[in-house]
Amino acid sequence: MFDFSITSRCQETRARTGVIDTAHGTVRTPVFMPVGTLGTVKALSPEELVQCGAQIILGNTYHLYLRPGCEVIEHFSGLHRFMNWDGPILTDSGGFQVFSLAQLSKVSEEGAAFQSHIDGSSHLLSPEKTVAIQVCLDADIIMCLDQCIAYPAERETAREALELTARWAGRCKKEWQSRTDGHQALFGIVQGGMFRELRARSAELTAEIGFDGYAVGGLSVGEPKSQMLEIADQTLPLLPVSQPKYVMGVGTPEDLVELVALGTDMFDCVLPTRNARNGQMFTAGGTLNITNARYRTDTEPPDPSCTCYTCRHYSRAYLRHLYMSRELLAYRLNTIHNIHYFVRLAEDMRGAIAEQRFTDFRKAFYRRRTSRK
RNA sequence: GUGGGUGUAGCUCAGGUGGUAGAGCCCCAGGUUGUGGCCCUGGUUGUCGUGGGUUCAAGUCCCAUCACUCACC
Repeated sequence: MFDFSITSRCQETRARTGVIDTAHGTVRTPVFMPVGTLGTVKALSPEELVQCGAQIILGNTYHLYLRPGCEVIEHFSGLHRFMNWDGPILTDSGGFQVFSLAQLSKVSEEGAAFQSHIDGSSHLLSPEKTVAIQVCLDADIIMCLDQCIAYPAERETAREALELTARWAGRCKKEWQSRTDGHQALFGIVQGGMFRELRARSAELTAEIGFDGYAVGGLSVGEPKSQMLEIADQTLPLLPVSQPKYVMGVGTPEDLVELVALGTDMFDCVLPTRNARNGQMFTAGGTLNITNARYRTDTEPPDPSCTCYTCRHYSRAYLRHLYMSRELLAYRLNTIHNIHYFVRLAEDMRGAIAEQRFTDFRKAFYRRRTSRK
């Protein structure tokens, strides 16, 4: 089962709230989805994820296919039981790895030929295969295989990539229809680089095929922020209004607020988890680098206005000490805070939209960030 | 006591034939957008063990001395 219903709309922006029902539970949107590439949101247990308020997490087809492999996860009837997470899971198709591991891959009509970054073995990730793997993982939301291109890119390169992505999308849907019993959703992905007419063409082709939800890919690949928002602003309204919209791989807290205003329902990003492991913490007042010497004796929590486990129990000085000592607990406590912050930001936006005060929320969001520090 | 070796940044060490000092790590500050904890970009730090001598010029050559260290008595 998969269902999406819009529950409220902002009168001044395109922001909206909604509810996604999946076989593994309900997701309220806008939602931030923590990234759990290898079947774990790095440093956190599923219990801690729940405490952070996470509703749905990501897994990665490419990584899980290479290790441990479907034959292992099959023994658990999917990723949920394997990793002890019984909430919804969305799996990335591996399309982004075609892009990010480009030196190890070759794209053709058939699919993306890879050399494993682990042992160098050769693999072909076709649209059919990525769907088959995601069915095996029992993902609640399956993503189509797409071709993400680098920035900057020639118009012709972007055009070829979006057309290939559209052909792959058709094959993904066909494969999905032949395998699904209806409880797994399939999302299409819009590409087109930074070219407005190509984005429009991609949106049109993708919507024609018809999906349970639509993603905007190929953003935050090095382009200026203004351009990223411009493309999202232009692309999002071209997609069916009644389906969830997902901007992939984005972004900073500011990005989330702006993209919600443009009508985005779903986000994922490695920023909160990766940066937690690099000592950067997100707070209402802006980012804070816990390694800074100024926090050496600071008895305050990272974010005094935060209600997460870390902020309720630990000081900046202690977290700095843990991080400087490379203690494992540092990664866990920092990640708990950052995930909580992103999840909570989405939650606050949901409340603001539902109560018709999103514009005020947005203003206050920026005021808080400039008032501190 | 005799003979050898080593003393250069907080640490580990580079610095042919003399031209007033560098690297890695650490530390400090940035970056990080469909993830390997990595990585990238900047930055601070020196009475070159000490005292003499030779020289226009000494981390570098000479003498003395101190510390550490190894071997032998």
